[in-house]
Amino acid sequence: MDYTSVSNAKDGAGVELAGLKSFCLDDILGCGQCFRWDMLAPGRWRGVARGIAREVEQRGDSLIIHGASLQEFGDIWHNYFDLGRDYGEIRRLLCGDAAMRRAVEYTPGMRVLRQEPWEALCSFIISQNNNIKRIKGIVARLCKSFGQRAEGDFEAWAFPGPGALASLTEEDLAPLRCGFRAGYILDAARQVSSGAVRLSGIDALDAEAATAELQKIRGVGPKVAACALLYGFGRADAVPVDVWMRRALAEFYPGGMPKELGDILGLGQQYMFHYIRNRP
DNA sequence: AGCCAGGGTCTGC
DNA sequence: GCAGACCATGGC
Repeated sequence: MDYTSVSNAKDGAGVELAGLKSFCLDDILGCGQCFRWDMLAPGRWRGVARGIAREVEQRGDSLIIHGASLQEFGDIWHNYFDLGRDYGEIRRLLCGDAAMRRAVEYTPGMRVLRQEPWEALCSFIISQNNNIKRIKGIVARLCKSFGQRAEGDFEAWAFPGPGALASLTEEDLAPLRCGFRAGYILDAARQVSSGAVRLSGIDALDAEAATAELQKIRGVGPKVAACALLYGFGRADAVPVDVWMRRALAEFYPGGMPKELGDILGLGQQYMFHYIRNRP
Protein backbone atom coordinates (compact mmCIF):
# COMPACT_ATOMS: atom_id res chain seq x y z
CA MET A 1 0.00 0.00 0.00
CA ASP A 2 1.40 3.34 -1.03
CA TYR A 3 0.34 5.49 1.96
CA THR A 4 0.75 5.08 5.70
CA SER A 5 -2.48 6.55 7.06
CA VAL A 6 -5.79 8.13 6.17
CA SER A 7 -7.78 10.39 8.47
CA ASN A 8 -10.34 13.15 8.46
CA ALA A 9 -8.76 16.41 7.34
CA LYS A 10 -8.07 18.82 10.17
CA ASP A 11 -9.87 21.82 8.69
CA GLY A 12 -13.34 20.38 8.11
CA ALA A 13 -14.68 18.17 5.36
CA GLY A 14 -12.37 15.86 3.51
CA VAL A 15 -9.82 13.14 4.07
CA GLU A 16 -6.07 13.39 4.25
CA LEU A 17 -3.58 10.70 3.33
CA ALA A 18 -0.13 10.79 4.86
CA GLY A 19 3.06 9.05 3.91
CA LEU A 20 2.27 8.87 0.20
CA LYS A 21 4.78 7.02 -1.92
CA SER A 22 5.23 6.92 -5.69
CA PHE A 23 2.60 9.58 -6.25
CA CYS A 24 2.66 12.79 -8.31
CA LEU A 25 -0.86 14.10 -8.78
CA ASP A 26 0.06 16.43 -11.64
CA ASP A 27 1.68 13.66 -13.62
CA ILE A 28 -1.09 11.15 -12.89
CA LEU A 29 -4.00 13.39 -13.84
CA GLY A 30 -2.23 15.36 -16.55
CA CYS A 31 -0.63 12.59 -18.56
CA GLY A 32 -3.54 11.86 -20.88
CA GLN A 33 -4.86 8.67 -19.31
CA CYS A 34 -8.04 10.43 -18.10
CA PHE A 35 -10.09 13.29 -19.47
CA ARG A 36 -12.27 14.46 -16.60
CA TRP A 37 -9.84 16.45 -14.46
CA ASP A 38 -8.84 20.11 -14.69
CA MET A 39 -5.83 21.65 -12.99
CA LEU A 40 -6.71 24.66 -10.81
CA ALA A 41 -3.09 25.22 -9.78
CA PRO A 42 -0.02 23.01 -9.57
CA GLY A 43 -0.89 20.23 -7.12
CA ARG A 44 -4.61 21.01 -7.14
CA TRP A 45 -7.25 19.53 -9.44
CA ARG A 46 -10.99 19.20 -9.73
CA GLY A 47 -12.79 16.41 -11.49
CA VAL A 48 -15.36 13.66 -11.46
CA ALA A 49 -15.01 9.94 -10.89
CA ARG A 50 -17.86 7.48 -10.44
CA GLY A 51 -20.33 10.35 -10.37
CA ILE A 52 -18.61 12.18 -7.50
CA ALA A 53 -17.17 15.67 -8.05
CA ARG A 54 -14.18 16.50 -5.85
CA GLU A 55 -11.17 18.74 -5.52
CA VAL A 56 -7.93 16.91 -4.82
CA GLU A 57 -4.74 18.47 -3.57
CA GLN A 58 -1.23 17.15 -3.05
CA ARG A 59 1.23 18.75 -0.60
CA GLY A 60 4.47 16.83 -0.54
CA ASP A 61 3.71 13.32 0.63
CA SER A 62 0.17 14.10 1.71
CA LEU A 63 -3.00 14.10 -0.37
CA ILE A 64 -6.23 15.83 0.55
CA ILE A 65 -9.49 14.79 -1.04
CA HIS A 66 -11.72 17.72 -0.22
CA GLY A 67 -15.28 16.94 0.74
CA ALA A 68 -14.80 13.18 0.92
CA SER A 69 -15.61 10.98 3.90
CA LEU A 70 -13.51 8.07 5.07
CA GLN A 71 -16.13 5.72 3.71
CA GLU A 72 -16.09 7.42 0.32
CA PHE A 73 -12.32 7.18 0.29
CA GLY A 74 -12.52 3.46 0.95
CA ASP A 75 -15.31 2.94 -1.56
CA ILE A 76 -13.90 5.02 -4.40
CA TRP A 77 -10.61 6.86 -4.12
CA HIS A 78 -8.33 4.16 -2.74
CA ASN A 79 -9.18 2.08 -5.77
CA TYR A 80 -9.32 4.95 -8.27
CA PHE A 81 -5.77 6.04 -7.53
CA ASP A 82 -4.61 2.41 -7.44
CA LEU A 83 -3.26 2.94 -3.94
CA GLY A 84 -3.32 -0.75 -3.09
CA ARG A 85 -0.58 -1.44 -5.61
CA ASP A 86 3.08 -1.22 -4.62
CA TYR A 87 4.52 1.06 -7.28
CA GLY A 88 7.94 0.93 -5.67
CA GLU A 89 8.02 -2.70 -6.69
CA ILE A 90 6.63 -1.89 -10.15
CA ARG A 91 9.38 0.68 -10.67
CA ARG A 92 12.03 -1.73 -9.44
CA LEU A 93 10.92 -4.32 -11.98
CA LEU A 94 10.70 -1.81 -14.83
CA CYS A 95 14.17 -0.46 -14.08
CA GLY A 96 15.65 -3.77 -15.09
CA ASP A 97 15.23 -2.44 -18.62
CA ALA A 98 17.51 0.46 -19.56
CA ALA A 99 14.99 2.52 -21.54
CA MET A 100 12.23 1.97 -18.99
CA ARG A 101 14.61 3.09 -16.27
CA ARG A 102 15.03 6.44 -17.99
CA ALA A 103 11.26 6.88 -18.28
CA VAL A 104 10.64 5.83 -14.67
CA GLU A 105 13.33 8.18 -13.36
CA TYR A 106 11.77 11.00 -15.36
CA THR A 107 8.35 10.54 -13.66
CA PRO A 108 8.71 8.37 -10.56
CA GLY A 109 5.28 9.49 -9.32
CA MET A 110 3.32 8.12 -12.26
CA ARG A 111 0.45 5.70 -11.63
CA VAL A 112 -2.28 4.13 -13.71
CA LEU A 113 -5.79 5.08 -12.58
CA ARG A 114 -8.59 2.55 -12.30
CA GLN A 115 -11.39 4.24 -14.19
CA GLU A 116 -14.84 2.84 -14.81
CA PRO A 117 -14.93 0.33 -17.68
CA TRP A 118 -17.59 2.02 -19.79
CA GLU A 119 -16.13 5.48 -19.27
CA ALA A 120 -12.67 4.31 -20.31
CA LEU A 121 -14.00 2.45 -23.34
CA CYS A 122 -16.12 5.36 -24.54
CA SER A 123 -13.47 7.99 -23.82
CA PHE A 124 -10.83 6.17 -25.82
CA ILE A 125 -13.22 5.62 -28.71
CA ILE A 126 -13.43 9.41 -28.76
CA SER A 127 -9.65 9.65 -28.51
CA GLN A 128 -8.90 8.12 -31.90
CA ASN A 129 -7.01 10.35 -34.33
CA ASN A 130 -7.63 13.19 -31.91
CA ASN A 131 -5.65 15.31 -29.46
CA ILE A 132 -5.93 15.33 -25.69
CA LYS A 133 -7.19 18.91 -25.43
CA ARG A 134 -10.06 18.29 -27.79
CA ILE A 135 -10.86 14.87 -26.33
CA LYS A 136 -11.42 16.57 -22.99
CA GLY A 137 -13.77 19.07 -24.58
CA ILE A 138 -15.83 16.41 -26.31
CA VAL A 139 -16.05 14.28 -23.14
CA ALA A 140 -17.11 17.34 -21.15
CA ARG A 141 -19.88 18.12 -23.64
CA LEU A 142 -20.95 14.45 -23.64
CA CYS A 143 -21.30 14.44 -19.87
CA LYS A 144 -23.03 17.81 -19.66
CA SER A 145 -25.47 16.89 -22.44
CA PHE A 146 -26.41 13.36 -21.41
CA GLY A 147 -25.02 12.65 -17.93
CA GLN A 148 -26.78 12.99 -14.60
CA ARG A 149 -25.79 15.64 -12.13
CA ALA A 150 -22.83 14.53 -10.08
CA GLU A 151 -22.82 14.50 -6.31
CA GLY A 152 -20.11 16.50 -4.63
CA ASP A 153 -18.72 19.94 -4.14
CA PHE A 154 -19.34 21.80 -7.39
CA GLU A 155 -21.60 21.70 -10.40
CA ALA A 156 -20.60 18.75 -12.56
CA TRP A 157 -22.02 15.85 -14.51
CA ALA A 158 -21.47 12.12 -14.31
CA PHE A 159 -20.35 10.16 -17.34
CA PRO A 160 -23.53 8.98 -19.12
CA GLY A 161 -24.04 5.22 -19.06
CA PRO A 162 -24.48 3.20 -22.24
CA GLY A 163 -28.23 3.00 -21.65
CA ALA A 164 -28.51 6.78 -21.69
CA LEU A 165 -26.84 6.94 -25.12
CA ALA A 166 -28.16 3.81 -26.85
CA SER A 167 -31.37 5.34 -28.16
CA LEU A 168 -29.79 8.56 -29.43
CA THR A 169 -29.01 9.38 -33.05
CA GLU A 170 -25.96 10.89 -34.69
CA GLU A 171 -27.94 14.12 -34.95
CA ASP A 172 -28.37 14.11 -31.19
CA LEU A 173 -24.58 13.89 -30.85
CA ALA A 174 -23.89 16.67 -33.35
CA PRO A 175 -23.42 19.33 -30.64
CA LEU A 176 -20.49 17.31 -29.28
CA ARG A 177 -18.53 18.09 -32.48
CA CYS A 178 -16.94 14.65 -32.31
CA GLY A 179 -16.99 14.06 -36.07
CA PHE A 180 -16.91 10.53 -37.46
CA ARG A 181 -16.72 9.09 -33.95
CA ALA A 182 -20.42 9.70 -33.29
CA GLY A 183 -21.42 6.46 -34.98
CA TYR A 184 -18.79 4.58 -33.03
CA ILE A 185 -20.08 5.92 -29.71
CA LEU A 186 -23.61 4.87 -30.59
CA ASP A 187 -22.57 1.38 -31.69
CA ALA A 188 -20.66 0.94 -28.44
CA ALA A 189 -23.58 2.19 -26.35
CA ARG A 190 -26.05 -0.07 -28.13
CA GLN A 191 -23.95 -3.22 -28.02
CA VAL A 192 -23.00 -2.72 -24.39
CA SER A 193 -26.49 -1.86 -23.18
CA SER A 194 -28.03 -4.76 -25.11
CA GLY A 195 -25.49 -7.22 -23.79
CA ALA A 196 -24.13 -8.04 -27.26
CA VAL A 197 -20.82 -6.93 -25.77
CA ARG A 198 -20.73 -7.90 -22.12
CA LEU A 199 -18.36 -5.69 -20.13
CA SER A 200 -19.14 -7.56 -16.91
CA GLY A 201 -17.70 -10.71 -18.44
CA ILE A 202 -14.40 -9.20 -19.56
CA ASP A 203 -12.57 -9.98 -16.31
CA ALA A 204 -13.03 -13.70 -16.87
CA LEU A 205 -11.45 -13.61 -20.34
CA ASP A 206 -7.78 -13.91 -21.23
CA ALA A 207 -6.06 -11.03 -23.01
CA GLU A 208 -6.78 -12.24 -26.50
CA ALA A 209 -10.45 -13.03 -25.88
CA ALA A 210 -11.03 -9.77 -23.99
CA THR A 211 -9.51 -7.80 -26.87
CA ALA A 212 -11.66 -9.66 -29.40
CA GLU A 213 -14.80 -9.03 -27.36
CA LEU A 214 -14.17 -5.27 -27.28
CA GLN A 215 -13.26 -5.16 -30.96
CA LYS A 216 -16.78 -6.29 -31.85
CA ILE A 217 -17.56 -2.60 -31.49
CA ARG A 218 -17.15 -0.40 -34.56
CA GLY A 219 -14.33 2.03 -34.01
CA VAL A 220 -12.56 -0.21 -31.50
CA GLY A 221 -9.28 -1.61 -32.79
CA PRO A 222 -6.18 -2.87 -30.98
CA LYS A 223 -5.19 0.46 -29.47
CA VAL A 224 -8.60 1.49 -28.12
CA ALA A 225 -9.16 -2.04 -26.81
CA ALA A 226 -5.83 -1.93 -24.99
CA CYS A 227 -6.70 1.45 -23.45
CA ALA A 228 -10.05 0.15 -22.24
CA LEU A 229 -8.41 -2.94 -20.73
CA LEU A 230 -5.58 -1.03 -19.07
CA TYR A 231 -7.46 2.01 -17.77
CA GLY A 232 -10.94 0.56 -17.34
CA PHE A 233 -10.38 -3.05 -16.40
CA GLY A 234 -7.11 -2.82 -14.47
CA ARG A 235 -5.28 -5.08 -16.90
CA ALA A 236 -1.64 -4.12 -16.39
CA ASP A 237 -0.58 -6.38 -19.28
CA ALA A 238 -2.53 -4.39 -21.89
CA VAL A 239 -0.21 -2.12 -23.87
CA PRO A 240 -1.71 0.74 -25.89
CA VAL A 241 0.52 1.68 -28.82
CA ASP A 242 -0.30 5.10 -30.28
CA VAL A 243 1.81 7.42 -32.43
CA TRP A 244 3.93 8.44 -29.42
CA MET A 245 4.58 4.88 -28.30
CA ARG A 246 5.44 4.04 -31.90
CA ARG A 247 8.19 6.66 -31.67
CA ALA A 248 9.42 5.17 -28.41
CA LEU A 249 9.43 1.71 -29.98
CA ALA A 250 11.42 2.90 -32.97
CA GLU A 251 13.97 4.61 -30.75
CA PHE A 252 14.34 2.17 -27.85
CA TYR A 253 12.91 -1.16 -28.94
CA PRO A 254 13.58 -1.79 -32.62
CA GLY A 255 13.43 -5.50 -31.81
CA GLY A 256 10.18 -5.31 -29.84
CA MET A 257 9.32 -4.53 -26.25
CA PRO A 258 10.90 -6.48 -23.38
CA LYS A 259 8.93 -9.70 -22.97
CA GLU A 260 10.05 -10.30 -19.41
CA LEU A 261 7.99 -7.27 -18.35
CA GLY A 262 4.89 -8.65 -20.06
CA ASP A 263 2.48 -8.66 -17.16
CA ILE A 264 3.26 -5.04 -16.18
CA LEU A 265 4.15 -3.66 -19.59
CA GLY A 266 0.97 -1.58 -19.68
CA LEU A 267 2.14 0.24 -16.57
CA GLY A 268 5.58 0.67 -18.12
CA GLN A 269 3.87 2.11 -21.17
CA GLN A 270 2.43 4.90 -19.00
CA TYR A 271 5.86 6.02 -17.80
CA MET A 272 7.25 5.75 -21.33
CA PHE A 273 4.33 7.61 -22.94
CA HIS A 274 4.79 10.53 -20.57
CA TYR A 275 8.54 10.51 -21.01
CA ILE A 276 8.54 10.48 -24.78
CA ARG A 277 6.02 13.33 -24.97
CA ASN A 278 7.60 15.61 -22.40
CA ARG A 279 11.35 15.08 -22.29
CA PRO A 280 13.45 18.14 -23.18
C1' DA B 1 -1.82 27.77 -43.76
C1' DG B 2 -0.94 23.36 -43.12
C1' DC B 3 0.33 19.58 -40.30
C1' DC B 4 -0.94 16.78 -36.58
C1' DA B 5 -3.63 14.34 -33.12
C1' DG B 6 -3.52 8.38 -27.24
C1' DG B 7 -6.86 5.10 -34.87
C1' DG B 8 -10.06 2.45 -37.45
C1' DT B 9 -12.47 1.14 -41.64
C1' DC B 10 -12.69 0.13 -46.21
C1' DT B 11 -10.80 -0.85 -50.59
C1' DG B 12 -7.58 -2.73 -53.74
C1' DC B 13 -3.55 -5.52 -54.54
C1' DG C 1 -1.96 -10.08 -45.03
C1' DC C 2 -0.68 -5.22 -46.08
C1' DA C 3 -0.47 -0.39 -47.93
C1' DG C 4 -3.06 3.82 -48.75
C1' DA C 5 -7.08 6.90 -48.94
C1' DC C 6 -10.34 8.60 -46.10
C1' DC C 7 -12.79 9.95 -42.09
C1' DA C 8 -14.51 15.34 -38.90
C1' DT C 9 -12.66 18.64 -36.13
C1' DG C 10 -9.81 22.00 -34.09
C1' DG C 11 -5.09 22.85 -31.58
C1' DC C 12 -0.90 24.65 -32.54
